[in-house]
Amino acid sequence: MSRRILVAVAWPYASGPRHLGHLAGAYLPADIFARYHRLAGNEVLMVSGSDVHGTPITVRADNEGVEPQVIVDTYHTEFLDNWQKLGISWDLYTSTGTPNHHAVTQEMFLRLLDNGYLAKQTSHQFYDPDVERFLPDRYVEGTCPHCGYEEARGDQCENCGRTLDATDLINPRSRLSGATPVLRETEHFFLLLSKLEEPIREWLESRVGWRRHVKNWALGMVNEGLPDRAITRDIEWGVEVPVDDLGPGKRIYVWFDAVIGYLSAAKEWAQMHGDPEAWRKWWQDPEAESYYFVGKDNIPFHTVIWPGMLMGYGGLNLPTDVPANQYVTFGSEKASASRGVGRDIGWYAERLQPDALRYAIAAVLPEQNDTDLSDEEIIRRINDELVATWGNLVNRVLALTASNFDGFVPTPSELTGEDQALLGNVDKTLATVASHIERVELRAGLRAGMDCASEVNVYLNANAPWKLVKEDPQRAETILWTAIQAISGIRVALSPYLPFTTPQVGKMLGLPDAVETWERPQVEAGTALGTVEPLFVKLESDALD
RNA sequence: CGCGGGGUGGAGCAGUCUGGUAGCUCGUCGGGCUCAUAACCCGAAGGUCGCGGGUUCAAAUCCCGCCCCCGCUACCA
Repeated sequence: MSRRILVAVAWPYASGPRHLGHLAGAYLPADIFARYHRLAGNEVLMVSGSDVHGTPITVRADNEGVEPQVIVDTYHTEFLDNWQKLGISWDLYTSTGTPNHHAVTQEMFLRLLDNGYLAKQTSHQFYDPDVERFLPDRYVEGTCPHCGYEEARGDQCENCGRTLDATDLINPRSRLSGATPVLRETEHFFLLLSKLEEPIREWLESRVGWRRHVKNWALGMVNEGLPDRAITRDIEWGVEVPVDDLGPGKRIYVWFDAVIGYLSAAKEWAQMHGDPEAWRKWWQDPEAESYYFVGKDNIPFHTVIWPGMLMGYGGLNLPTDVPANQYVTFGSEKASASRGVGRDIGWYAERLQPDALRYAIAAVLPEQNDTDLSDEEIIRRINDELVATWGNLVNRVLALTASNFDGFVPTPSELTGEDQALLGNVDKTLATVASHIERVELRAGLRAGMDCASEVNVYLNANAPWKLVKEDPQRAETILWTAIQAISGIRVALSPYLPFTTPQVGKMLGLPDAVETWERPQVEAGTALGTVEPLFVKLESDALD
């Protein structure tokens, strides 16, 4: 029975390039998961897009003397290039800058307002008179009232670690201009999370199968009490507030509109496919499932705030699971584009085969803990695991067949128990990989596939078909036939991880390029093999210097 | 300070929920094979599972205390 699965992927922020941590945190795992489910016969809708609003983009635009749209276009284009190079198989990759997204966001705003989950509140906030802009707390610096540290930020003092209000700072100054900020009264709409606290808690407590750190983190946040959150800001760049009450100079705040992207993208996809109502199949059918792939920094938004918005709106599915990943660290430092730790995705994509990069990242996905990664580690994974085990297996079997049987798949005699056991294990591996991916244990799924490739290597060493070619050619034919069937099955098991070499292996086996279903295709005796060549390039140790 | 996660042979990880001879990949050492991208296969060495206490016939696993690392502190997104 076909399931409907929404694969919702964190919206990359178009303020700069994304790095390997982002790839490992969200995009690659989502793609592996989506590719598997398509092969398993499920109806997958995988959407995301560039998040193009927010203060950092306008600040960067000011610094570079360009319009925000220029910054947004630059990185949106770069992201599209990243996805294409790495084979991230979106059904739709859009942006929050579309008329559709603005309309959907405003519609959700109005509905939440009608339903009593939005309200206006007045607050005082620092304003920079030089650049004529309200300042988020972290854009205000000054002297810490607790320890006297002079570079304290308005949200926290890095020296003594205390949480601050910007108004606590002594001698406050704007990080944008250095000017002394002034307090101004400002009125904003707030999302009344306090009213949603109980339903959110109940819903979270009933979740099963969620990762420990995700569920505990979300529940901890709710148990501390949910403050109402401002969803509008004093900024000119963003989705317009669909009511006049606030006056000019206000926009919907980026975090509120960005999560709505999952819904707006589904609607945009439906329109593009000539069936504007099709999005409902993933959002309103209670049987439909939704998986949100995000980094751990996004857990609050996807496990608490977005579900709260959906509850307040009514009639839309809540997340089935939020398998948030932890961080990839580089030499124990969190990857951070702004601090120059960890190079961006494009840099690696230019230097590595896409499947090699996908393998190296998939093998270390930070599913439970932060995981440390280095360029040496990436090269090691590729050379000593991917090339040596899987690439070499394909090459040794097919080269041996090509040179001894004119490049045709040999004809088997009766299979021995050992032959049957090997193929049985391959089929079992397909089931094992499937169950791992279903539970979003993607690293374990890849491991299972690779272990199976090792078993075939053991089988070959034990049976030594290269010897039997002379002594017992019939038996040699059976062994090679069996090994070829095994490769055919492992190819399917690895295909969600290695989509670029999957068609190559298919060609070499005389099979169709694409894998169609989650089962081992039989390679018929007598089939002409394609040209046999190594799947992966073995890397020099300085390949990433 | 508060909250969440983590600390397992040289490296990276699994095992902890549901106590019962410590597992995987890589590296190192020795051997085998020679079809294959010096690749594959077999074997070995290497860990008092952060520290201290407790419960138990039995603790990496449960309880208490402590130390260290990472993240968050929801007005960065």
